[in-house]
Amino acid sequence: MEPSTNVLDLNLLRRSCSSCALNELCLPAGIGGDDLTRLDGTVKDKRTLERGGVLYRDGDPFKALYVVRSGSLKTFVQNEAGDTQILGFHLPGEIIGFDALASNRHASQAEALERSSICELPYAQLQQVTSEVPALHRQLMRVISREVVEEHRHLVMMGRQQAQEQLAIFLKSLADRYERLQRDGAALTLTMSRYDIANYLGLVVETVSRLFSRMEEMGVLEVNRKAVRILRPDLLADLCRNGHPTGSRRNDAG
Amino acid sequence: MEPSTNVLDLNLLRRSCSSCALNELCLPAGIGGDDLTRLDGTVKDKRTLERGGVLYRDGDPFKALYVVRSGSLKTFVQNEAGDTQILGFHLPGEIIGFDALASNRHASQAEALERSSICELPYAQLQQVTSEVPALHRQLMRVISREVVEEHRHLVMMGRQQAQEQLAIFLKSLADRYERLQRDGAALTLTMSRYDIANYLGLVVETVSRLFSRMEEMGVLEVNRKAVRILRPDLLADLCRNGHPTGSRRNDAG
DNA sequence: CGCGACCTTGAAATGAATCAAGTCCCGTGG
DNA sequence: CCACGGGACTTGATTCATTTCAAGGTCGCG
Repeated sequence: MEPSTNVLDLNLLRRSCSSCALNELCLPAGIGGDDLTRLDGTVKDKRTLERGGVLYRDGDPFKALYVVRSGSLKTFVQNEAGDTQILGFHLPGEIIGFDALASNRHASQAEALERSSICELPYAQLQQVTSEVPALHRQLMRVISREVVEEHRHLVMMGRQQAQEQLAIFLKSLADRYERLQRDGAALTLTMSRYDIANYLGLVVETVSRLFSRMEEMGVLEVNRKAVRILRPDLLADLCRNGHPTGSRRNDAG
Repeated sequence: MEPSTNVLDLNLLRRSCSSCALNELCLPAGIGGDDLTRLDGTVKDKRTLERGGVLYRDGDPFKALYVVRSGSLKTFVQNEAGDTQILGFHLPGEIIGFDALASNRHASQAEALERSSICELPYAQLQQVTSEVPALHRQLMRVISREVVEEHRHLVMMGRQQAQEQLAIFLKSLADRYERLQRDGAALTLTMSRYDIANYLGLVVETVSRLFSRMEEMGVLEVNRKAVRILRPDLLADLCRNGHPTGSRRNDAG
């Protein structure tokens, strides 16, 4: 995140949905001006979280859906024993909190990875508006569906046998998301820790660390702590398919 | 699946949503009699698929959501190279096809694991009804949300370091789902192949096969081809937490 | 009755986890 | 402003679970 972004945020915070830079990515996509104004009225408040700040916890009553406006968050579940599984990393324009719709309680925790600002969409009001604006209803469904598709990508990534493939796919998909945000997809800022990345992929830290080193040696990346530059997108794309050049056995379900 | 079930299916097929044995699990849960009749009118047809039959393919235009009425299906994605990742196995009462809402095209393939019957909910009509019946709208959202939560379970399972833990969790969750269907949760019928299970968990067949053998040796299971009996649910629950008795290092994200 | 898909089992190879140091960086407090 | 401390990260050596390779067995079906 460039320092300039933080400065701009102050202005962004004062804007409404209709003028939000994210409105193509966020809920309102494809909704007309009049309806947009009504949606804007339901956005309760636009709060900020510091790094490590918790947006909601597992078990919290469901009050709202949340749109990441700037910064980034992680969502994760934890079992009784404290074992954690990270479910996702969330960039601006992404909506989180859907898991609470099922039971009216959140089934995961959301935590800021850096100073982030969030739009809160109180569900009661959202429901009111969606019932009045059918287009918004359809749009909301579409957004949840996107969430489902996104999780499929996570599953595909985790299903890979080679750790290097997994990390390559992770970086590639992060780059893709950057570009959708009009950011430079080659210059990634990994706001999450190496532990987070490892957990997200089902690996241990040491493996992730070694893979970054290896990919740097191969000339694919330039790694500088949290700053990762993709030097050879073509090679990275290759790694997404093959852990190493030689064709490898796949586990194609019968 | 006991043979008796197949006989009963013929009767089930003639029934409507309001009298369906699954209506507690399926979409209509919590909807009143009058509204139920209207929903029933939108169920276009109740088709059957043979083993291996395809309900929808990746890229197919989105026409409907589908409720599994009897039997079982798998959903999966395939990349250009033919690598497969199984996303889920679906039992009666479960609704599939949500991934198509985002782009109006299916983003996965659904295939029957045995002779199965399916309720088709054409989306155009469903939209009509949900706009008239707010309760159904809320219910539909709740069902999609359940799908999201379900996928989180899949991710948690895949994130485990020990293959034995993964398989144990898989069997445990299958047993739980059986019980929700009023079936004997100790007597599982694995309609999917060992290849499918392996792929679902991100393992290779041989590993899964060995794990079944090992769990049988341990006295946890009785394995007889597709029929698996859980002899010691307590031990199975232990295995869900620990690959082996000794406490093991976890990867708890920082 | 034999073929083929599915499954199991064994032996060997290997990639990731584990164990163990050591370094770097950043925030804190002197 | 610098020293200190602790968490995050990296790297090396070793262990070990799972994959890979190979072969044989079983079952259902033509």
